[in-house]
Amino acid sequence: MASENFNVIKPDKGVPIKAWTRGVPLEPEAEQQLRNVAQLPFIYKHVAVMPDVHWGIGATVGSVIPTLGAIIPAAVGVDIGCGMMAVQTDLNARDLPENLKEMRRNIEQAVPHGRTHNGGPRDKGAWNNIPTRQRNVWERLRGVYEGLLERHPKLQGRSVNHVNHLGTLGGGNHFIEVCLDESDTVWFMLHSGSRGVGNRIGTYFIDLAKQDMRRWHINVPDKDLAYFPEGADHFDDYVEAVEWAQDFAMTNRDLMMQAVIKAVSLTKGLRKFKAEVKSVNCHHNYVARENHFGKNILVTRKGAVRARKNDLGIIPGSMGAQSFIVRGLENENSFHSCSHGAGRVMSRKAAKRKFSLDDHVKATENVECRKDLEVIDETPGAYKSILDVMNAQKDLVEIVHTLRQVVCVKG
DNA sequence: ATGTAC
Repeated sequence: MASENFNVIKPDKGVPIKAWTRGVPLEPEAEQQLRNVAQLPFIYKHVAVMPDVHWGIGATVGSVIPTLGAIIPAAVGVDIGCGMMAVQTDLNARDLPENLKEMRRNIEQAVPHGRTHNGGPRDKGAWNNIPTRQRNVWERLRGVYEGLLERHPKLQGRSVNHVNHLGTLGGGNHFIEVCLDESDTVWFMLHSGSRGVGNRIGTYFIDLAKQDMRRWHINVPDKDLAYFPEGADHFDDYVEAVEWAQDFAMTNRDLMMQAVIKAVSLTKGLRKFKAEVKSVNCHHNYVARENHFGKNILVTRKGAVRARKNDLGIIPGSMGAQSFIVRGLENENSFHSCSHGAGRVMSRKAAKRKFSLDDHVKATENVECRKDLEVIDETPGAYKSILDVMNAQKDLVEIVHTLRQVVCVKG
């Protein structure tokens, strides 16, 4: 057998931690969090750590947490179902106009992006303006959500935003890109999640789990590792809600991708093209029922992508760096997983302190993207080297396509 | 990441 490509940390208490972090940094704060997770009594076999690992709330981003008979809502987090979608077109770089400003503007106009678009308290009643496709999607989704509301009336909150948020990008590190692969073939790629409604589901159930820990006098190493044991009051409802939010997120990405394809096709002088020659849509913040080492368990991937044999995944680099379309190698020790990106090396605050606008302009010189002070926290230098990260997970995935951005729309 | 309160 080939030598293993991961380091093993054996905590005093709990299961081992298998870390694909050779040649990449693992912060002490992140390692402590991994030790906290490892000592929970329901972790199955071991915790797997991806090379983009960094500190997160409760559980580290870039970790895979297999559980048997319990679920940790804060491990999934609040951006439930966050993930990536990419489609390969039959366009080539030479089909694109010299100046990509119009294409970028078309995309920006077609997909609401940023914090306060669609669904804020100000645009209640936007129902009438919702395109048929979105409305049809909501008709499919609403049943389960309304069932949840009957049991959890407080889930709704005061604002109605779920349906209005379908087809919207959101903010933070959510983005849309036009990319070229190694043969100069054009791809569209986007990163988004379940928006306001998934956030609400996440925070609501995280809070319930914390209350349950107090109610039953269960001690957890970190309050954000509060969990629902299987069979307890809220376990089934959380599983139903989280799966629903994941469905919302995946559908949201699909709706936006359709809008991007249409928007790009409006670009002046661009020839007719076929999109979705290849299509990938994968979560990297989610929980799924899976079978590992012969047992049916729950696998929580917090900043990790499923990488079974023949699964295609997307590993984006930072702005201005390469991104990868990958194929899984079904490595059982990783619970069939790989990293979800490059991973931050510093907080958003630290990045804004460290980098100037000039640094950012230099780092993104070949990309048609925002170059203002607001996006400094997303500048390439705030992230690990994507090449080091890819190198550390050669036994988890193989690279199918290497992409570089030519247009980037930030949320 | 997000909605809301400040």
